[in-house]
Amino acid sequence: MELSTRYNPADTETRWYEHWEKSGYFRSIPDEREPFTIVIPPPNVTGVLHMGHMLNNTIQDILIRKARLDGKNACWVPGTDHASIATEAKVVHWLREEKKLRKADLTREQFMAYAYQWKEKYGGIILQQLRRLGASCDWDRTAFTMDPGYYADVIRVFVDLYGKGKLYRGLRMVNWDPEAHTVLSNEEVLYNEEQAQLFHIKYFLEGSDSEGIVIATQRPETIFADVAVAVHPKDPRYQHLVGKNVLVPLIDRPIPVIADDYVDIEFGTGALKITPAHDPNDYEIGQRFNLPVIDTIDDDGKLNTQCTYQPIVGLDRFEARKRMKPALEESGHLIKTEDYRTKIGRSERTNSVVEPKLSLQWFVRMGDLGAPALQAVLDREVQFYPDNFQNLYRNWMENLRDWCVSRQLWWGQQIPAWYLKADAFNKETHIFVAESAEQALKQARAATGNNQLTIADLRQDEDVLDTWASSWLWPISVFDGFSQPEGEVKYYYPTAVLVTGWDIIFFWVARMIMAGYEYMGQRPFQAVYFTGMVRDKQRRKMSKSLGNSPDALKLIDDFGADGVRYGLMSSAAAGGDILFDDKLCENGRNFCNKLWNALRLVKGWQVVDQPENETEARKNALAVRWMREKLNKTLGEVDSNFQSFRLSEALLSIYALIWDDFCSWYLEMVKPGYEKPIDRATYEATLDLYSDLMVALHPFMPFITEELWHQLRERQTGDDCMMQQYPKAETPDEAFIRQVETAKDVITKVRDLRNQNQIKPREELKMSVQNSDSAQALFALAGLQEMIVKLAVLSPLELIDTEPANNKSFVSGTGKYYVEFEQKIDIAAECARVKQELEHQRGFLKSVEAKLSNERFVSGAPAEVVENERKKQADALARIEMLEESRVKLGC
RNA sequence: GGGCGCAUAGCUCAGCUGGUUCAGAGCGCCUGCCUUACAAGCAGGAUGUCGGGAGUUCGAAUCUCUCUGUGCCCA
Repeated sequence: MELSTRYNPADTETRWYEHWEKSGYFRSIPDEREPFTIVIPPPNVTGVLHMGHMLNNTIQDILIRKARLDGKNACWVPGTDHASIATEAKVVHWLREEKKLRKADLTREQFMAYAYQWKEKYGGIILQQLRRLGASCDWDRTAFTMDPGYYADVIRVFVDLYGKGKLYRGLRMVNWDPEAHTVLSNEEVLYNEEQAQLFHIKYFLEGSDSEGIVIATQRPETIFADVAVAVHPKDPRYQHLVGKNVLVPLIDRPIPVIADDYVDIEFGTGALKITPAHDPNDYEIGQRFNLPVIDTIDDDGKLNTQCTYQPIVGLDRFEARKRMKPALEESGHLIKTEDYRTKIGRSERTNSVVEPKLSLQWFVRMGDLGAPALQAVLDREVQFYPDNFQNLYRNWMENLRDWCVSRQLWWGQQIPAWYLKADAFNKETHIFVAESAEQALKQARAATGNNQLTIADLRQDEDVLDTWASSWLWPISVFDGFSQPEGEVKYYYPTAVLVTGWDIIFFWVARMIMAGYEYMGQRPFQAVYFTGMVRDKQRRKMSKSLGNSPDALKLIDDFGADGVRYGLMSSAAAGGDILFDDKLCENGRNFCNKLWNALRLVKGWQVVDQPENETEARKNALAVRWMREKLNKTLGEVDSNFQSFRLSEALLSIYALIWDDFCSWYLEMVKPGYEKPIDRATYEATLDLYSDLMVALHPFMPFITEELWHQLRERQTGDDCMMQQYPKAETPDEAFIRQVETAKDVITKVRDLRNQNQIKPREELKMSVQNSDSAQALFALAGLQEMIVKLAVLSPLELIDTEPANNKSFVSGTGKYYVEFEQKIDIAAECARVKQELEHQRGFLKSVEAKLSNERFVSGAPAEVVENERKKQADALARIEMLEESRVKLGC
């Protein structure tokens, strides 16, 4: 057989993916089997595959493939998120570059038509890329958060929440981009350290021309919007002023001094001017103290007439700031200015400094929605992995703030609220929330008593909904749970597990749980597996701007999808960040290569019906039995690791089983001598074991396992690795495994002896075993001594009572072994070695005896623990005796 | 300021219900091997005050407290 010494993943991966897909293996239809459902965290429709997606989707694929092998009806629903902000930005850019069009020149309808065009053409690349990774999604179910049905669900929910009083319109501080004239989401505001000036300004006490309070601000142009000065209630410097009034400089408007523990005593002067219209924190304090709001900055970032200091009205906020310095100096209010560095938020798109601004927005009232969602996690109805994310979740859920769901964009679900055109913008007196304009009109007629109203008299809210206000319905809507509550959703919901990054625990996870209880009356998923963030070796988050993120597809090209999957999983405990290094994928690739070469070995064997002799037969039977038991043991571990989502542990245990037990030990045990054949029974057993290993590994490394599954044997059509039954874990025979372990230890010690004495691995040595109970046991287990002879390259073992001449001895377990040498033994070196070993054994014995002589240990500890210590003691004594014997014999 | 977490080999990290000769894995390092599957490999080896201190316990890397260092989230 001509097989390359290297495994070539490119060859096989596309071929098998196509085969699986064509065979319909990814498809799920409700049936009598137990469902195992995962809904993908929908990536942005504009997204391209990055490391985070690879990690996340590898985990989902592992879980889905395992469930499928376990005989469950595995359903993995893929899809994308319309990602209003990101997508709208891309579309705007595309229109400008490709179509020479500006958003401002288009109507909403035109823009949306272009946006859908863009989405059809460029969107969803990431779903194609997921196939390269091996993702076994049910592609027929591919969903999108702006699909007509999904859109309708979002609207329906909005109307429903409004009807239930769980959604309202209110005034709120937002991030305003004065250049682009739009509200920005927090994600679109970039904060960077910048140089700024802190102005120390004195506010005189009303009726005093000396006493007052000095505040520090970096925005002196906003003092005319001040409504209070706040100090910390425990600050001794200002306690006597609380409750009195101070005067705003230059305009002498009196404002109260209030006490609030939000104030940082250490910062600036410890006194804070309160400007609710222009600072979010001030706004909150203002709300608490019922203070008025004076908005002095208009949408362009210019000072308006609410500002009663005439010289700066009409000026840009930065120009105004420049004018303030001399004015305050002249009037004697400016104490000093100091330079300091602070974080300034700028618009991601225009780079202009973001202005906090009050505006009318839509909010979801979180109180009622949050309570069951919090309880569900506390009660472990929804189990988090790792479960300490519960704390983070609880902390947030106990401090819920209402959720602002409106966005000043076009790409998204338009808010189904209508106003009377007759009402001024942002000052609407009537609000009609309905699933259609017609229904809104009905409400309008009823509310106004004016039956002459037509749709033309109504104006729909211009804003769209926050993307999360659609994706929170994902686990329900992808199964048409709103429109067909008795349909598939009954089978697939609640889903088995959600796999997502912990960074969106609030944005998404918490809200899906809320929606689940609100609309389905139950949890959306049984478990949440939080992945860590993928970082580079310096612990930096991978990002495009840093350029430290490897090209995902290039990685797959270089190491194979299986290699990359291995690399990601081998160091990815749930919740823990992974410090990504190509080296990890290299390990994965090497593992593939190892698997491949094991195949080359096995397939190269010549097979005959009968074993060469009895010795061979005994040895091989023992090897097969041992490998079966090791497989059983590992499968048990894999089972419990899957139960608790310890996927990397599961993978590593299979890895060790294959590399160490199967390749390094088992195959070496049964491997026939040069140009010798193997007996059929052992050969078949080896192929069976190998096949089982492939199925066991399949969820993690689907491609190579499928390939090897087929290379191992001729398979019938449809007899594919991915559709097998996962091997069942039987109870392993631990005693037997231990016996083989003792033999392995003997082999290792002989090899070490060779190494230290520079004896060629091929050179046959003569070894004898001192007669003892443990030696008898070793000889009693059929095939065990034959195995030692083969792997340690020895002539047949002999049981002896007297020590042979010129040997080196070693102790393994409670047995003593003599390797005979032709060359002269270095007595001094031997002595040193024996003495060192003796010392070690005596130390060990001492610690064991310390325990045993402790009365409270003997009476307090469980019997088996004490018994075990006794055995340790006896073993140590036996070993010490043997070593002493050697020492005496050596004469040292 | 409030909350959460982490500290174990040179590096990155496992260590689950306190008890196995429990102090581990991978990488790196050292020695020897191109041994007829694999040098992307094989055989073997070294490396530790489990951050410091105290406590609980017959027994602590594991539980409690405390100190130190460090990271993250919210404000």
